[in-house]
Amino acid sequence: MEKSAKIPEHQSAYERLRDMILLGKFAPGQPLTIMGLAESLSVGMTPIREALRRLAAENAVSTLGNRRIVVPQLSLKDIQDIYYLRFEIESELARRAAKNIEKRQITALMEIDAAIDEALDQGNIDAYLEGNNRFHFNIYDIANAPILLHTTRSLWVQAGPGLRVVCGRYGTANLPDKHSELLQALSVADGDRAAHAMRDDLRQSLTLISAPAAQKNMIKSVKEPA
Amino acid sequence: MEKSAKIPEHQSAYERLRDMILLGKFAPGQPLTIMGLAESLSVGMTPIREALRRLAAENAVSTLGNRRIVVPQLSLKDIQDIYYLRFEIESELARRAAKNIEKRQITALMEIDAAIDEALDQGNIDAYLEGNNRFHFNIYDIANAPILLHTTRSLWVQAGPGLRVVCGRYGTANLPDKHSELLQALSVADGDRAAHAMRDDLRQSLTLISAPAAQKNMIKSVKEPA
DNA sequence: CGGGATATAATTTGATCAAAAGTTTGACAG
DNA sequence: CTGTCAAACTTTTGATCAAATTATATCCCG
Repeated sequence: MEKSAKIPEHQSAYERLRDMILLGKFAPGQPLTIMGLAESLSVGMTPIREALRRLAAENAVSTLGNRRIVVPQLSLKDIQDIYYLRFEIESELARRAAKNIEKRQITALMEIDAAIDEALDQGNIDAYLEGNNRFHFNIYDIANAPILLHTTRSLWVQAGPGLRVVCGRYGTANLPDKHSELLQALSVADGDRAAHAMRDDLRQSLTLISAPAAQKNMIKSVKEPA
Repeated sequence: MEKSAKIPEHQSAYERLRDMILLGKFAPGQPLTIMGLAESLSVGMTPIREALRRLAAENAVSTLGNRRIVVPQLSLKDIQDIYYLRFEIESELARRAAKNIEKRQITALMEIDAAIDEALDQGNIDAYLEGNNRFHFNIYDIANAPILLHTTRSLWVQAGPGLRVVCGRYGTANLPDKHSELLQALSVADGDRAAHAMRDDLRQSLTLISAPAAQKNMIKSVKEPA
């Protein structure tokens, strides 16, 4: 039963770095040094290198012409493009999920949604983000569309830091939960309605991120790690 | 003028492997060994590793649970999903390009298109594929949308081998050039029309790829390299 | 047919080399 | 005499390689 020994270090390094980016642990524009990361994650530099290449291929970090690697600093236009793609792809995923979903899976989603509501009440941003992530990707897994899923993952990593900044800016009070409409659509297997609800949910995020205050903040806030 | 010393080996390895995949040098399902590739490309295994991680992040190769890396073997459904995304994204890129494009760039595109026609006449598949690639990405560059461009690149690498197989199957005679309508739309800056023309061009590809004969071929043709 | 030995290949580490950023020093102009 | 700019040097960091380790798959024997 020891499958813990089976996951390669470069993969766990990838996952840890990805999560750190998603959780806004790095400031946009901040340089990431291979040796520094190797030290702070307590692994050799080879796994870090590979994790960074993978992240670079997903646009989660960008490699400057000289050999520096930084967390990208997205323009408002970039963010709008990310959300344009997310509208298209994730609504389609919701549509397909509606056709595949089973009762058991709906109750699981409702449990996740309850946890999200609790996180919102408590103002727990980490728990909210993590729950939101699980909620969405649970649905996307059900859609059973590997290509769309893969592209969506990449877009989430790119969009992640921005969402984080918004939460830090406004707190969780202004993050209305648009999931109930989505859950209802899924439970009656109404694909079009699910797709529409998904769009609404995402539009909400984009609206918050695009707000001038957030935009100003996104450029140069977020504290640096040690 | 020795800029050859400036490009890192892992990047040139990435480009070479990517091109080899795009040109169908590997059979779908064929295992790729790091040591073997290092030997055949005459570089150490570290650059190969990093190139493969990058390709894996783009779905250009897939890492099996055990530590094997293979060229993915796409199902028809996967191919349809790739083209679904390409329809959406590349038509949007064409729409945006129509708004930015300048006369000079249109004449450049016409030159590329002429080269494509010549390649078609000669039945030169390599030249056709290369010209087609240049034609499309010239347009996409003009659209000036880094996020969309990046996602599109990833989709091309995933779809590349399939297109190759089609060409081998039918030859170039049945690859009608849908580019003239697109060029006209671009030259009059008609975004909607350009988007529509782009969709038609892509639909053409999908139709050929989806044809039963091609599908049968895609699964297990293409000769193995040494 | 199943289990263990063997071989093959991936993973990881540490070392070495090269390149880029940062820093200091020196010279020249105001 | 002082301030600023530039060139050279130091330090930091990235890139590559070779060797040791570990996991996986194959093969052979019971």
